[in-house]
Amino acid sequence: MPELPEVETIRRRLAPLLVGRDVTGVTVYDETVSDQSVAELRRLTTGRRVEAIQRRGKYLALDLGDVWLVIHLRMTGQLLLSRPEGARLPRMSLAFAPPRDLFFYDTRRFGRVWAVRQARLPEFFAEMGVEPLSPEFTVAALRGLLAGRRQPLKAFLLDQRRIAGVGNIYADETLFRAHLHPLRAAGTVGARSAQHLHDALVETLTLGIANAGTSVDTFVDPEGASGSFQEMLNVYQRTGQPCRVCGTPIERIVVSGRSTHFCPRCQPPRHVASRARRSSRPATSARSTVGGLRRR
DNA sequence: AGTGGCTCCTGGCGGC
DNA sequence: TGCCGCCAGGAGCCAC
Repeated sequence: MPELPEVETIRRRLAPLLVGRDVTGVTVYDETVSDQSVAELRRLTTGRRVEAIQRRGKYLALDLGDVWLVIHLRMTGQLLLSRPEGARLPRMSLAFAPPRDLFFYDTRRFGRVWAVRQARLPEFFAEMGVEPLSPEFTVAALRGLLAGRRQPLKAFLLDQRRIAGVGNIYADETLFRAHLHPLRAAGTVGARSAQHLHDALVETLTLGIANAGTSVDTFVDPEGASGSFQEMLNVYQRTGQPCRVCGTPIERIVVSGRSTHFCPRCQPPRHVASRARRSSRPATSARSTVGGLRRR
């Protein structure tokens, strides 16, 4: 699932190829890709030049000056520069001049597209939290966000209204690196642990970008290339496998409805209410561990 | 404030 | 081998 590092990888790959080209066509094969009509998408985008490719959290945007064409890939969205052999129709495609095409593929069809006038961008992104790789994301800022919150750290990290761009993979990997239990209440994190959490998040996302993303599911860059961060995962989808640091089997629980992976020894349940520990659902049955074959 | 449940959607899996 | 049913998961929504 494309999270901040995957979207940033796409942004960096697309920018040199699309900036400076004009949008000449929009073809929609699946009208559920946008709440806006095809006519409106066309009217707002065609004839405009790509000034830049932007990213906000997990959103990617073609900056067309007066209008941004904003794309969220959600679970399985892919932006590809060519149509893979034997692939079925994309949900949408864009044509540019000088000639170039961009195809939006999306098996599970959760992804969405919006053409947003520049004046409305602040409103469009109003609910988005801080960019974790921006100068605004300081330890002090993080402490302010954590203060008073009772929700588990895992749920806190996934909340796009606090910090933008973190999804299930990078949340689990960040908490492992910070030696913090996913069920720990956000508000109980002190200065020292907040520093660790901050540094772990920045480090994990930066490493993700440096490795061109995590191709554990369907993620590929616009040229179809996989990332390599999946080779560096410490906990995500490693249920039952030995912790790379201490050898303890990685555990899976469900936190706020999300599968959550952690090392029970490297991430001890300090400041985790025993009630919370009990109510977190353990990994469901055989599916997760049968012969160690399944990774969920 | 926080959570659980539901929705969207489909491929891939377990179970039989 | 084949079919059924479950399930993940980002985000928005509603109920509690």
